Amino acid sequence: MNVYSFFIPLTHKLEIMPVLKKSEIKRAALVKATIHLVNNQGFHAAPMSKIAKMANVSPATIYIYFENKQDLVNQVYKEVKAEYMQYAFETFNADASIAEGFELVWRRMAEYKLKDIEKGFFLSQCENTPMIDTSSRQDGIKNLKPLLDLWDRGITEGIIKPLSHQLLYAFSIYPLAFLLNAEKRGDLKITTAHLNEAYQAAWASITQ
Amino acid sequence: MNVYSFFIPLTHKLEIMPVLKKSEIKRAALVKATIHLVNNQGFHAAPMSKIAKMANVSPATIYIYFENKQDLVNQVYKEVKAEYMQYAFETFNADASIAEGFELVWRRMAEYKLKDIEKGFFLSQCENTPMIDTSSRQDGIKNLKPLLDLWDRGITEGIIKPLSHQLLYAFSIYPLAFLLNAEKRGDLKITTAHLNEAYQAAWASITQ
DNA sequence: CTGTAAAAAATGAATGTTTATTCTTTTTTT
DNA sequence: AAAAAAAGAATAAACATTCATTTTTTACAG
Repeated sequence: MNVYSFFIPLTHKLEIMPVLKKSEIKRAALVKATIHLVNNQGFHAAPMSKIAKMANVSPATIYIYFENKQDLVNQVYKEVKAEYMQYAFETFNADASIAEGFELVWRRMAEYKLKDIEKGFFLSQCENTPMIDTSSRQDGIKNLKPLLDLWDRGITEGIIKPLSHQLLYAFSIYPLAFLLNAEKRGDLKITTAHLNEAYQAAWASITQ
Repeated sequence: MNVYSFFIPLTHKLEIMPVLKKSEIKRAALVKATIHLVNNQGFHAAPMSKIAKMANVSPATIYIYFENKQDLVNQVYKEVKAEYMQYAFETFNADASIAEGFELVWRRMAEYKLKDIEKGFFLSQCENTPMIDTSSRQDGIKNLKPLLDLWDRGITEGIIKPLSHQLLYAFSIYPLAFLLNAEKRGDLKITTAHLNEAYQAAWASITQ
């Protein structure tokens, strides 16, 4: 329920709402504030009032852009995940060799997470929390398809070990999250050398 | 501040308190309830009142055993982590070969997480949350020493890749957490075959 | 072993905050 | 001037924690 309810008859709401123009600047500020607060205090300490204050907005304004807190967090998750996937596969070429294709995607993923640690860390925060709906999570996974296809092709060609996608992901992609978290905590400064070593390890773990 | 404060002069408190007997049954019930609730709803939806109800205890009773919520969560984390490490290294033998030693520890870790998914999942929930103090986290890591020593020996012997502990951990141990989470979500049923494949991948990723 | 009084543990209800969300009004945009 | 966006203040529920009592356990004198 939001402010439009009082002006627009219920039957027209659905068709009219998408036409409404809203200031996307405030929305972006809210998204950014949400990411930052969740990262530094966790979901349990990112109240709407703080998010509003950090975005220089009244708490009430949040409800113009988002239905409620659950919706806010899930929308932010979906947007960041989509951006991440978009970046990872932007330079992807399905005709490249398995080795080339995998290295390209792997490095783009690493690059994204390193260039925007806030967003990368936010995504790993979301990975295990029940705050994110199952549907949002599935929504985020579906963009992974080109990589899964690549793996399947690699398995057929005898280059990649015949493992489930889950296992391949767990050993070649998931470790990046650990390194990122270590960096965020200050336990590690990821260098180019580290990244090359990590790539070697990832490739070694999934190839015959 | 707790109930003893009114009966015991401040100067005697520290020496006298450890002698006090308390019913460890209630405390254990609280620990179990905390793990269960945090696992299924996240930290943000595990209020003291619910924890108390699930442990069949009054909310006030929690404060006899724990200082506050932060303390409760951190104590639970430290206990579970200690139990996990104890289990992982129980059969460890520093004289075994690198390969044998690593496989033993790796399988014990996997075994622990699989035999008690609730606790295993709780630990991964804690891995990224700011609810856990830095000191609690360091406390949990220090038990990992035998594995780190094994790696160092393996590096000297030219068996293990000369990588930082962080990288070795990220690729050989951390993936287990992903598989566990997938199992908890119902996306995967971990079989003995999976486990063997996972072990091979772990070993491949860190060896020359 | 038993009765008893002090200590400790446990409780339900109370407290004061914090929270998400909504209401009413004002400001900005169209 | 109408519609939309934004705001601050209001609301009601949820929360962590404490308070005032009651119940249980402990220690030990007889």
